Amino acid sequence: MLKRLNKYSNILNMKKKTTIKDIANVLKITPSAVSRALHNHPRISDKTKEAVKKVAKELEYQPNQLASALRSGKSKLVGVIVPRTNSYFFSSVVENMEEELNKKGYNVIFTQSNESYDKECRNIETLLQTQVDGIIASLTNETVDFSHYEKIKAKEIPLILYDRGDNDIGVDYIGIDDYKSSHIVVDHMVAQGCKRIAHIAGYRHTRIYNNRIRGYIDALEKHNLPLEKELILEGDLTVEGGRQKMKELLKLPKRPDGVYAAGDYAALGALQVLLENNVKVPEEIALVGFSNEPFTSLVTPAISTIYQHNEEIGKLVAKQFLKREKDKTWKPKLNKIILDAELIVRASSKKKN
Amino acid sequence: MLKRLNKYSNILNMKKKTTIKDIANVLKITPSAVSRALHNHPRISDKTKEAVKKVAKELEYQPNQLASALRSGKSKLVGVIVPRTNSYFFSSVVENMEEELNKKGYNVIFTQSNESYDKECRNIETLLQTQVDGIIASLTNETVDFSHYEKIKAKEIPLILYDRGDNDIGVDYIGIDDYKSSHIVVDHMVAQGCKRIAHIAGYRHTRIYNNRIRGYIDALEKHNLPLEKELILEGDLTVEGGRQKMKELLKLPKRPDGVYAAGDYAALGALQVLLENNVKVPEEIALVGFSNEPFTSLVTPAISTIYQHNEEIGKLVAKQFLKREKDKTWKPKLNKIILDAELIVRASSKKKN
DNA sequence: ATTCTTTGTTCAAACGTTTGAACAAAAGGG
DNA sequence: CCCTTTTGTTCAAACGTTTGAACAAAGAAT
Repeated sequence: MLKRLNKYSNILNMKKKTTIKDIANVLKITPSAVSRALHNHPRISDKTKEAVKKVAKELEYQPNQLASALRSGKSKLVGVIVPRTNSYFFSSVVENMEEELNKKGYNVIFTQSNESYDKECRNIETLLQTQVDGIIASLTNETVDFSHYEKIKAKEIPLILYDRGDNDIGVDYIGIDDYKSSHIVVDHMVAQGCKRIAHIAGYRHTRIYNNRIRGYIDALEKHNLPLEKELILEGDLTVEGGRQKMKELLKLPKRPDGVYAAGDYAALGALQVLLENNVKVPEEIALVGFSNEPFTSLVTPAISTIYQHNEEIGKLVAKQFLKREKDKTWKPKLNKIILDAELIVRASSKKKN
Repeated sequence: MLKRLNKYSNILNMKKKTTIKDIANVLKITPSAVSRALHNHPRISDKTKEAVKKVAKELEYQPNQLASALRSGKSKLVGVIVPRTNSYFFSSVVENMEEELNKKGYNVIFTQSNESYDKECRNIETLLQTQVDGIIASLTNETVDFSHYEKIKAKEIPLILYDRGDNDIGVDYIGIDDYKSSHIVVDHMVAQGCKRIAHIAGYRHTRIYNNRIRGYIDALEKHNLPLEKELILEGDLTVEGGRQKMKELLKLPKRPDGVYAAGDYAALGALQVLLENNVKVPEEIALVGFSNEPFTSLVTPAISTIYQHNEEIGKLVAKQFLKREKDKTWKPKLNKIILDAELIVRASSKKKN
């Protein structure tokens, strides 16, 4: 539309993109001077700096990150691997991560592993090919072999894990204390008067779910509650999974009076089954979930759940990356930052006021 | 741990990264031959190709995308702008987009505008700096000025809009027919016996919400239902927003017998208020939402809603990009692909069986 | 006035790949 | 057997930036 004609318009229209060279030509100086001027190199006079910046703006100069990255070896790109995005937890973590990294001039390349080990491997492959300056990842539930992460370490770029990590990878990790979270949940349920607490658990081979199971078991013991095998039901933590497990629990000769689900979706499935069977929640059976997915506060009765400080995790991960990126001498080693989770008590587990 | 010693181990350990040059040195050929061999250039003999690929694997060669991108002018990166990720609609769109693009060797750089016009501008800036091969975007609710999109068009890289677009930008657009969707909703509600249908609407200045309002109005007319000003309530479509608007509706001397909310969160808020006031849903007031957020099927009663073919939109957007990317001669022009939305009827609007 | 520093800039190489053109050798055609 | 075509490879430049080293000019110190 408005084709502003200025004294450089010929250059503007001819060349596709303005480069540092074009600026140099206009000012009759060398590209190196221009580069230095744009980076505020101390040895460049204020006069040239100003002139360069003015022309740069007029020519609508946009630095070519690719060229810069190639030469300097820094792409200013951070690769992020997310198991899945259609989970509130992950999307809010990523959101905050991105924000923090953007502030420092990094862009985020974002890939989904979709809980598939193969995809995770390919993700790493492509991220490395794209010459990212670092990788931030959360393992899929399937992942038990970590050799592909060695590649990242071999490249000597920062690797930060969050939420789902593993000690064996031996790098920075940020997440919550799942073991302790289970304690918090059980403590609360006991305080509400529960005597038989069931656990709809995730698969034990996933570290975080295993920790939740261990925490649950130890917490029961702490309260001198008997541990009953049939009250621990491992499975995938989908709504359907939760429904199945809840049905099994209702069939027991002696029903539990509290259910702790290791995931909100499973908790929701359980709640549906409870309501369908006219079981009063929380009076007859109290219910607690895990993750604070938005719907937990929206259903009736609202589901008590564990809040994992999504935002903080995202920010901390970003900060940890920036720290590692700065310190060239850092050699990766296991370094866990564990946040205490927070129980959000809602109607589904409030037997007493 | 296991440091496999092979005949190239010296090279492996010395150099940080294997380049095309290293392969060339090993085989006593030139880098260009290696490059061509890796790309299956017809002029390279099968013998050399094999040899090159073998050595490449042994040296754990990883192409440097940056260098390749710089030389060839193709970064194999697609920039995606999402208004927000913590919405099921967007995350499933993005998920499918990514999958489709990955198949064709493209990586996705992903940025969130967080519904902020400023952020959107900065997003575009950084994506262009990163030399993406194209941009896929959905406008924020704030966006009414489109000059920043001209920059993308000026670079002559494909620009595809989805869900929230604008005719004035004059490019490819993929989304659903909001106007028609409202018709579908109203038709359904009328069929269920509703005579006074209220509309909890989004702000009219957003194209899609305006279209939903227009569709609602015209559909009422079609069914010879009187249009009543107080039954259209514009607002932000949050849970809280929905609650407010529903409360207002309940205060009316003559209550509606159906509520069509232009967003699921608002519908949920409305539902909460209805239940709190012991209004029977759908018997006294039927309820329909928009977007098919997961929770709509999870609450009781389940909320009827409009399903926007999230997966298909994601895939179509990706395909459209790939098409434009292939055809160098294409000049951007307005080209809309409109999908029919689908009403998912659930308990909240089923007055009749 | 001579030497030493500081200041402002240029030179040239480098990052790792791609690619048009050139070239030699082998194969095909008459 | 000479000429043309095909095949397989090399040469060298290019993509746009950054950066150590070099250098000239000006200012400071002696």
